Amino acid sequence: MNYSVLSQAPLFRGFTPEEIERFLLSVKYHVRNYKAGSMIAQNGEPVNSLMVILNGVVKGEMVDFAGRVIKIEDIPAPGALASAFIFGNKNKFPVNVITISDTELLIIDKPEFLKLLNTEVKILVNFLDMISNRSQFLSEKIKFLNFKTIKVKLAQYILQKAGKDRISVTFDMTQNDLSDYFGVARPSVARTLGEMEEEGFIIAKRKNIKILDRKGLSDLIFD
Amino acid sequence: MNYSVLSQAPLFRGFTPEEIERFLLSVKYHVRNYKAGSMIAQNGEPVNSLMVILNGVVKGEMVDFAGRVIKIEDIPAPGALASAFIFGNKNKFPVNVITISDTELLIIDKPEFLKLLNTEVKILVNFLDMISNRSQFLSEKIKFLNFKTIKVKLAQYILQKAGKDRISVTFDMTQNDLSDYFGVARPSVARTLGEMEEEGFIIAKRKNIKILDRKGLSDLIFD
DNA sequence: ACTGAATTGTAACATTTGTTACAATGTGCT
DNA sequence: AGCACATTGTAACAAATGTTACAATTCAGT
Repeated sequence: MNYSVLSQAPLFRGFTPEEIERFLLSVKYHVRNYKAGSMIAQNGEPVNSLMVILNGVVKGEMVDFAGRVIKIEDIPAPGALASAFIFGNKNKFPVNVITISDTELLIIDKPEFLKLLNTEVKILVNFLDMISNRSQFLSEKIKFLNFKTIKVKLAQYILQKAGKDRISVTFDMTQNDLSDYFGVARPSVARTLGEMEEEGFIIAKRKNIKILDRKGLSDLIFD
Repeated sequence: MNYSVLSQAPLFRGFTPEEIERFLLSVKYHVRNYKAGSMIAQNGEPVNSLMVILNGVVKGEMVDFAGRVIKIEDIPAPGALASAFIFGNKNKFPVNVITISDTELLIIDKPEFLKLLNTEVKILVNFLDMISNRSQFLSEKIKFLNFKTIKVKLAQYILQKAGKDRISVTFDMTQNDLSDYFGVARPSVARTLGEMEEEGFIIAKRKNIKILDRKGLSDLIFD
């Protein structure tokens, strides 16, 4: 077990690898491995353990009744899975969880996790932070998904990726993934990028975006 | 102070009014009153207290850059405000909070609230449940908002309100509120209700909906 | 360099939703 | 009853997005 990875995990923030080792000696847990592309959990399955990613990257995606997919997020090590679904009323996965790369999970069943929370207040506070951050993320996501046209979503996405200074941006997703992420159709993304180029805001060459009119882009968002 | 109201609050679930009174003697708090329609907090304001609604109803609504509004939810007494924003990284209100009726709030500043969490584990677990439920609510909301056409949103909303048996449903919001809730334009709601009536799924007379074809409605959702 | 697969660009057309404006209906108050 | 106001119904048109199909380009592996 790699305790120094775990000391980077939000749940164990502030603890040394030695302390974490001691914690894990006092509770039962197991470790499980998944190949890239395999499904860890399906929408609706019960959540009855804390799962921390020791290694690898997973993605969460929602599927609607019509089978359309929207990618919610990527979670790399040492993040946790479905942490906000261990407590509360509905202990079920809200998304499909699929490994992007080969993945190793630390799994602690809920009763054992409760023991852990009781033994160490700081872990409890860390966990409070985690699930609070989760809500905050979702809250932000709602804003992003719900309010804006595709053009504004792209403008926001590009500007956010560019930060203060960068004049060019490289998408780390295909347009297909982007369209899932935004919950729109793929050709609509391509078309909108084309329009934004016509209108002089950017130059778009596949995944590479050069920003020509930064102010114009933020005006798109704020008008 | 009405301790029996507080014993209904999720945070104090499982405690008697007497126990709650004892807890509140040990921490500093204050109570504040708001008239109906006043703004308790604005999007972006810092969250540095726990706020429990003792009396009244408030609503949370998001405002995008274009000024469009989407109602997120109503919170009646004895719910809590922005509970998922006390911890975590971004301690700011994600929405505007506006009173619907005259409202009385119990306010406990964060340091005092921390003391309370430390004195009583069961309150802490209650709080864990609360913010977990919060994430679960938002997660559901994303699904609801993001995936569906207006017709499917309405079908889902009606069926959910109808439960298993009821053959007719009464909206408890105006179409205007509904359109905010769905994040769409008001005439689109009216038009869609009209279409659903033409198609024989329902009979819609203002706020009163009679379900004619329950199976048809759920087919709308699932196809 | 060649080939098959993935990604991207693009176009025509359909569908959904928004916008605006106004009429019809209901509601509460005096 | 009568009035002001909120709510609902509706229509014409505009804008955004989806759908489908296909061509062009890039990429990965041999």
